[in-house]
Amino acid sequence: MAFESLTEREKAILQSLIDYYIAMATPVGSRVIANKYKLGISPATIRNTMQDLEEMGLISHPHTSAGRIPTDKGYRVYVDTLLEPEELTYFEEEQIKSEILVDYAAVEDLLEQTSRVLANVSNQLGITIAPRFDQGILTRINLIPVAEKKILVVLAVKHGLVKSVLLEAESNVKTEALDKAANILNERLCGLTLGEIKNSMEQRLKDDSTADPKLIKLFLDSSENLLNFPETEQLHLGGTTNIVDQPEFKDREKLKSLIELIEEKKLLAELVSAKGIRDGITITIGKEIERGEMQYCSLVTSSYRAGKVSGTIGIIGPTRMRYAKLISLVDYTAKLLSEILSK
Amino acid sequence: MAFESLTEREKAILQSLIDYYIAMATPVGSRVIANKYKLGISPATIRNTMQDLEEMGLISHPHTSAGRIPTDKGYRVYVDTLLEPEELTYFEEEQIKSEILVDYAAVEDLLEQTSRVLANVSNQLGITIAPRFDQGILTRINLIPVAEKKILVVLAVKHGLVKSVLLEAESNVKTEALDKAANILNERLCGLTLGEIKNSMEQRLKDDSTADPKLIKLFLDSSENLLNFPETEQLHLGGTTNIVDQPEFKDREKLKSLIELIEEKKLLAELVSAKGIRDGITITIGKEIERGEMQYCSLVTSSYRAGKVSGTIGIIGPTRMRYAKLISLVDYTAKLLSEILSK
DNA sequence: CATTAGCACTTTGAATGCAAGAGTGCTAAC
DNA sequence: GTTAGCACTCTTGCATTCAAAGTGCTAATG
Repeated sequence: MAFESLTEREKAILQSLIDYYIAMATPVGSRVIANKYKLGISPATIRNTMQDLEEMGLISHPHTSAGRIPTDKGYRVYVDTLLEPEELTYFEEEQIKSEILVDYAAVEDLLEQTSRVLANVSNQLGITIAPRFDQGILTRINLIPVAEKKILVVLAVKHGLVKSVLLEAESNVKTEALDKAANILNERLCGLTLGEIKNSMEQRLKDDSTADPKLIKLFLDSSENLLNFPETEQLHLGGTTNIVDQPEFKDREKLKSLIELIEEKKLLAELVSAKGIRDGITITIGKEIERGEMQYCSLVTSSYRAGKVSGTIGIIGPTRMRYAKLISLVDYTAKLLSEILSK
Repeated sequence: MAFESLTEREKAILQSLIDYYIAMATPVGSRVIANKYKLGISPATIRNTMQDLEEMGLISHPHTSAGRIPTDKGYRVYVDTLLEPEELTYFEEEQIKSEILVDYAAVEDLLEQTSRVLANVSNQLGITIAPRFDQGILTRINLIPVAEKKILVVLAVKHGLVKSVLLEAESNVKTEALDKAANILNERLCGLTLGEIKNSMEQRLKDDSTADPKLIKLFLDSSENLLNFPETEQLHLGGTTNIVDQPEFKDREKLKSLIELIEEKKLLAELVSAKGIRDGITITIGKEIERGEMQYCSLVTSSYRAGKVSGTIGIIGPTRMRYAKLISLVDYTAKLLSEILSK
C-alpha cells in the first residue's frame, strides 16, 4: 500500500499519536494531541483526520468514546516512514560498553551478559542467539573417550566457538583406534565449513582404509546429531521480569502464553532467526510474527558477525515499545559485539 | 517443640484442615471439617480445638470470620508427623518412565527432560541440578587448540559428564607443546577426583620438566576457572508457567520477584543445594527458605547419584502444595535417575 | 465437665446504582 | 476547509447494600 500518500497532516497526527501512546500506554484522544503537540489545529480537525486514519486501518478504537490506539499496521507505517531514530545517550553507551566489555571465559558468557544488558537498557526482554555454526570453518575435531562406549566429539570452529556432542558406540573402542579416526577426520575435514562438511562428508570419508570403518560409520550415522545445531542451548534471555510489569500483560492468559514461549527456547530461537541473517535492523510487529503467543509483541533484531559466522541479537517487548530508541540500542550493541568477536 | 504432645483430636483436625486447604486453596471453617471428615464431633467443638491450634501457632486467621489456614509451622508439623505419603499411580509411573527413558545425547538433555517431567506431573516448577563435579573422577584431560592463543580444556569425568573451558594463552602455543602438556596432566591427574585435584594440583605438577612450564603455569593459574563449577549452567527448570496460575501468585509483585529469582539461576541453584547432599527427601517450607522471594514457596528435593557424584532434583511450588504426592514423585524420579545414570 | 446448640457479631465479596470524566461524531456556523 | 458546540456513549471510581461464611461466646445438655 502506498502510505506515502498520507498527507503531511495525517503523518503528523499519526506520529504524535503513536509517540504519545508509546509513552503513556493509554488511548489518546484528540484533545491531548492538540494540547501536547503544537500542530496549530483544533481537536475537531484532528478528530476528522483520525477518522480517516482509522478507515485506513492505521489506528483503532477500543470502544466508542475512548481515544485511539495504533494498529499493527499503524506501527508499521510509523516504523517505516515516520520514525526518526533516537540516539543513545553518552551514559547509555558507556553503560553498555562497561557491562559487555568484561572478561569472558566463553562466547556463551559474553552472549548471556549481552542479553542482560539489552534487557536492562531497554527494560524489555533481551535475547541473543549464538552464531549459526553452518558457515563456521572447522579447525579441529577431537574424539575423546569419556566412558565405556561413549565418545565425546569436540568440534572447534574458528573464533573460539566450540561444540561438543556425545556419541554412543556399539562396542568398546580403543584409544588408538580413536586417534587414528580423529586423524583421518582432521585431515579430510578441517578448513571446510560445517555446512560443506554436512553435505560432502560421505564422499570425503568413503575411500579410507586406515581408520576403523565402524567408527567412521558411527560418525557418518551421527552426522545429523553432530552437524545439526539445534538453536536451543544457544539462546540467551535476559529480563523476563520486565515484561511482567508491562500493562499489556495484565491479562493473565497473555502473560502465561508468553512465558510458555519463553521457556520453549527452541521455538523462540526459530522465530527470532526466522527472518534469516540480514544486515541492519529488522523489525517485526505484532501479528507479523507468526505465533499467536506473540501477537501483542514486537521484535527488534539485528545480526552480528564473528568472523565468518553470524548470529542474532534483539529485543522482545509489547508492540507498544520505544522503537526509536530500541533500534539504536540493538544496532549499537550488535556492532559492539561484532567488534569484540572479530578481534 | 514437642508437637507429639498434640492430642489425637488436634492431630486429626490439623490434618483435615491442611488436607482440605491444600485441595481447595481457600480458608477452611469448622463446619466444612465437621461435614467432610467424619470425626464425630460438632463444629463448635472443632472451633474450640482450632483456637488451641491457633495459640500454638500452627494455623491462623486471615481476618476475623474467615476460616483458618495453616502457618509454615503448621505445615512443618503436618509434613513431619501427620502426612502419609500418597503413592504414585501406575499411570503416573509409566508416564515418568516413558518420558525420561528416551535417548539422550548428553546428561544435560536428560536433566532438562527430567525437569519437565517433574513439572508436568506435579503441576509445579520442576528443577534439576547437574551432579557436583567435585567428587567426580577425572578420566581424561584434553587440550585443544581452538584459535590462536585459545585453548579448549576438556575435562571428562566418569559416567558421561563433560566440562569444557576455554583458556587464553599469552602467546601462540604449538600443538606439540600442547600434546606434551596434556600427557603430563593426564598422567598425573587422571583417576583423582576433581576435588582432590583442586587441592593438590600444584604439588603434583611442580617437578615436571618435559612440558612447557608456561603452559603448566597457565593451567595452574586458571584452576579457579577450571575446577570451580558454577552451578549456573547446570540448573534446569521446567514448568515456569505452572506457577503463574497458582492463586498464591495473584499478587503481581510476588510473581515478579519469584520469576526474578528463577532467572537468576545461580542464586536458585545455591538455594536448592544449600541443604547439601543427603539421602532421602528434604522439605523446606516457606520462611525456612532463606530468601524473601520464596517465603510463600516450599521446596521438595532429593539427591540422585551418577556413580560417585551426585546432584539434586526437586520441585518448587507454593507452600500449599500436595506434599504427600510430591514426596513420592520426587523420590521415585530421583531413584529412576540414579538408575539410569549408574548403568 | 466436656460437648453442643444457639445467637450476636464481623468481615468479605458480589451486585447495584450513580455521578464524573473522557472522548467521539455530527451539525451548523465561521 | 476548519472549528465550536452539543448530544451521546462508554468507562471508571465510589458508595451502598445484602447475603454468605465463619467465628466466639454463653448457656444448656448428657
